[in-house]
Amino acid sequence: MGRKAQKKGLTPRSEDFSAWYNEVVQQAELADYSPVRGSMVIRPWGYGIWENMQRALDDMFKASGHQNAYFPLLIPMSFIEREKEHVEGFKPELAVVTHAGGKELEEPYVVRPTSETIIYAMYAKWVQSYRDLPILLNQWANVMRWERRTRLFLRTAEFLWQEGHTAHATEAEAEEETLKILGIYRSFMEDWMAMPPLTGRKSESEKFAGAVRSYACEALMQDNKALQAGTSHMLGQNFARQFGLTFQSREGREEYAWNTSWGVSTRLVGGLVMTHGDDVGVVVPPKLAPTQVMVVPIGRSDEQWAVVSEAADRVVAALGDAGVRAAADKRRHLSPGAKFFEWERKGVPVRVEIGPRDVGRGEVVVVRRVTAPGEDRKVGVEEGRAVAEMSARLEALQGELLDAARSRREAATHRGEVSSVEELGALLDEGVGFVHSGWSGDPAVEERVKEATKATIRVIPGEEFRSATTPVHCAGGGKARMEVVWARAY
RNA sequence: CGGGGCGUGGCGCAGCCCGGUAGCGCGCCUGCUUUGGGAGCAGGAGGUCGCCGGUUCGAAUCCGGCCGCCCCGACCA
Repeated sequence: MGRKAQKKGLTPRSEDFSAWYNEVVQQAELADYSPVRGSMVIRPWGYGIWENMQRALDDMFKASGHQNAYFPLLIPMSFIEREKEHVEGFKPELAVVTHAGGKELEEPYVVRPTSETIIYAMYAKWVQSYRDLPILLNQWANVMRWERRTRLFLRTAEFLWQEGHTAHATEAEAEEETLKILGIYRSFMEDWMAMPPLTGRKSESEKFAGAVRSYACEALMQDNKALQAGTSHMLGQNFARQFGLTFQSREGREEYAWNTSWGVSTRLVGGLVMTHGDDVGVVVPPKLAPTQVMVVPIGRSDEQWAVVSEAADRVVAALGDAGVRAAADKRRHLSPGAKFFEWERKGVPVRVEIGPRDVGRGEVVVVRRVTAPGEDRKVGVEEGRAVAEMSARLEALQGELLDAARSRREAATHRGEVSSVEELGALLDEGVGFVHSGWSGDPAVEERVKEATKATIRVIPGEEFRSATTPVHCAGGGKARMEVVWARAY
């Protein structure tokens, strides 16, 4: 590579992961900084990925009995203040509307940081009988949290998400819903994002403000920091009590409903980037790629161009018929090489090159965004066969990305006894991402470990993620009563 | 909120120390030649030097104040 190519390259991940992330997000045109502090503009390529995420999740929510609805952006201040832990958790980052219509408002409105309060206030209005339950609603919305420090996709002042809010007649049913959603999130992250998370319960200090219990999906990024990628909360009757969400049971008693809330956000796009990206750019898993196959025609003269251009159209159409999202890059002012770099940076899973030589042979050149060691980067394939095999090729790539991510996670996971804070810190400094250890359940220990190592308890792992033998030693002291997973987190 | 850095054509930067013509690369426009890994040549467009004030004959440059952004930390479901 010449000097030019170097200059246009990204900072390598190994040199400065944070700089790499910022550069890749902007250069792949996923998002850009906006004139509003801490708020980003999501550009078409990034928004296309989000739209595909939305579609997949929305289908899963619908398939499990949920419906979409929409609640207001503005919430009366008094609503937020009603649940004590909730207000303590969110007050510092609220944006407040005090004036409207040229006058000061009698009661300020907050721009929703999350919608539990207004939604359960409405549920209270709609529910009288146990026959009105459960209510299983979701909304796709924007929310605002005035974070002190923001990062594109990972923590922005305004972000897009979905928030599910349900109300149930029994505690068991609400708990079941909470776990069902956690499972849906996990499936989505594995099957669509190729990002395999750990799942489990949050410790008391990490749980959602106002929840009884929080569950989370925690994914490991390439810099071995954990990213909380989705949360599902069992709210108990906390909000129901504050908003008068009661119902009459079959037995004729008045009871408080049991609530759950759960969400994933545009943060997932950041997680996707940090899970699969390389020093060339983003790598988008085929199932989420707005364009799965980019066809690049290559031709010199107008005569050649006419031929390759027609072939490109033919291939794009055939791929479309085969259910593959394909497009042709027919810009003539850019050289083929420039297009290769651009689409690789954006992470299009497969590129098809069609030049005069290929057309002459009835072939196309197929290039995968990532190749296994030893595998040919570019392969000439007969045109019809390339089209026919494309879906399988994309599926294989999807599977390989998941396998690779899972291997990275396992390679960066420490299981076994950790008997001191120093040992825990040393492991993390050596590049371990997830450290399993015992924990007494004492918040003071958790705090001490955080102080010393910057690591927090990401999850109290679900059964599947627990070690074969429960650790006896406790990283921060005391007697181990459960297994936990520590990591430094975003 | 603490520490650090940066504000100069669309983007990335130099110029500032030592005051006097705003400059470079990329990008953009036009034309021709090109196109299998970031095209070449020629011509061209584009800048209230973050804002306010001060010093000076004269300020991108010196002085004071302010604002904004980025990074690290603290904080944060």
